[in-house]
Amino acid sequence: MIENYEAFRGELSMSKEDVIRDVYRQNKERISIKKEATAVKNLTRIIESTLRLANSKGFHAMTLRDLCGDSGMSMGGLYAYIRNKEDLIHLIQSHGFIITRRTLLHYTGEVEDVRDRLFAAIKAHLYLSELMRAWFYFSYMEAKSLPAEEKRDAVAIELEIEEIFLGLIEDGIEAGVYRSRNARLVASMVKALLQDWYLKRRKYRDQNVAVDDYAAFVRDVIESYLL
Amino acid sequence: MIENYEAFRGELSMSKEDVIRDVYRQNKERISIKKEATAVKNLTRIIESTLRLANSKGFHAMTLRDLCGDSGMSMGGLYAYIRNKEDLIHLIQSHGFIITRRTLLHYTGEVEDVRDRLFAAIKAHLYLSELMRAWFYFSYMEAKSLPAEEKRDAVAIELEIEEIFLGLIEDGIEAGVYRSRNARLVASMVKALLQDWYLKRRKYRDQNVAVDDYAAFVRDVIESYLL
DNA sequence: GTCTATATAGGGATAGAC
DNA sequence: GTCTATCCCTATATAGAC
Repeated sequence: MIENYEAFRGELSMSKEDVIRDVYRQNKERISIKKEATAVKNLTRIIESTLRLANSKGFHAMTLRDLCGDSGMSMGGLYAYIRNKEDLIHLIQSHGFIITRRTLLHYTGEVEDVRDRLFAAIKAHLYLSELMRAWFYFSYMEAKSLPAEEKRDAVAIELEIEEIFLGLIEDGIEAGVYRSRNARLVASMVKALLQDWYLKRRKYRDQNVAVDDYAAFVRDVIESYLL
Repeated sequence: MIENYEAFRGELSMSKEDVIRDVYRQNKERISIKKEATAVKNLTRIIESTLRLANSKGFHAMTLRDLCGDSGMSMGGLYAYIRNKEDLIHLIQSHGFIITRRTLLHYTGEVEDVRDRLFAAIKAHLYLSELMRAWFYFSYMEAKSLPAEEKRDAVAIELEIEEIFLGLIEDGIEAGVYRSRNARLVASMVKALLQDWYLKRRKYRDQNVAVDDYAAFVRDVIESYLL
């Protein structure tokens, strides 16, 4: 169960380095660097810079020279970690997938009450996208230009998330807690609202809306429709 | 007042050629073709192909050779209409702005009842994005890579739309029809839901959700929260 | 393991024929 | 008004020094 955003944040940032280590191990055959410590250090810089630049001007518009400038690496150095530009996408995506899967599995399904369970899922998603905003934004915006394999995964995880919410809503309807409504549409709505949070992050910041405010708002909207 | 989607569709498609003519006239100094009829014909092809290709692989990833292949024009022919690749963006954007402004002005503000007025605005936006889906999608997805001037306009029109909804919701609250709620958040939500319609068009099509179904759904969700 | 220098291709842009 | 052929730069990718 999720206590609050701060606790969530603490747990996750502790595990961030582990995730990069996983990324390194999963991609070992493409990476010519053998020392794990340096590899993890550089992969971190590469992933962070790629996300920053791709999110500000688009992945395709970002040149590898931009990336080297931003990350402080040289072209040769960079190419020790990738075979070509597309491999960058693979690094980014596997990085996000690992965290997302881990976290959503960890934070859902242990709650008894139907309504609380839905709320927990909403919070888990919001908290996660808050901490991993750059990755969520990248995945959404670059989805159409992802290479085949990554595209399949991206579509799959999107669907998976929507199915989670669909299931929770259907549970509520079957239990008689919620009114009978078009559950698919409601699940779509939940996802659209959760996506808006990371796609329009600046807008909400300007309006001084905190994550927990937004979570409560989403719950209230859904419940006034479903109760 | 909007009757229904079919009527709306009829009126708008009749005026589509007029819009391209406007685009031509507004960009006459950049376009070296003097015969209006041929210019309009080719501009139509250029705009359609650009939207199709940019929406499937991204504007930056689309090469001008791709564009020539798809539109059936030659490189030389294309360059009679633009000075450089960026000008394509300008053509696309001015095309969309002209239609959007015209339409939203035409279809809002004449309704008496507060609740109906909000519903009319929702329908107007959904209908418009339905007919101009490619343009809305392009504007949203390429927003970050638009040239300065177009970016300003895009941000402005987004804000304008959100302010329209904000105004309508505040009207309802002041009139005592709606409960007192955070109107800004509700307006954000409305916009997020309207955007989801054109961003995830395929999903809704697969689920057999028609525009009017979705409009009714959005209204119901909002009203259960506001009433 | 990291850097600089360089090869190569792909794509934006243009000249000039028709 | 439209096309083909070509220019030239930029960005990816690699070779090889340190």
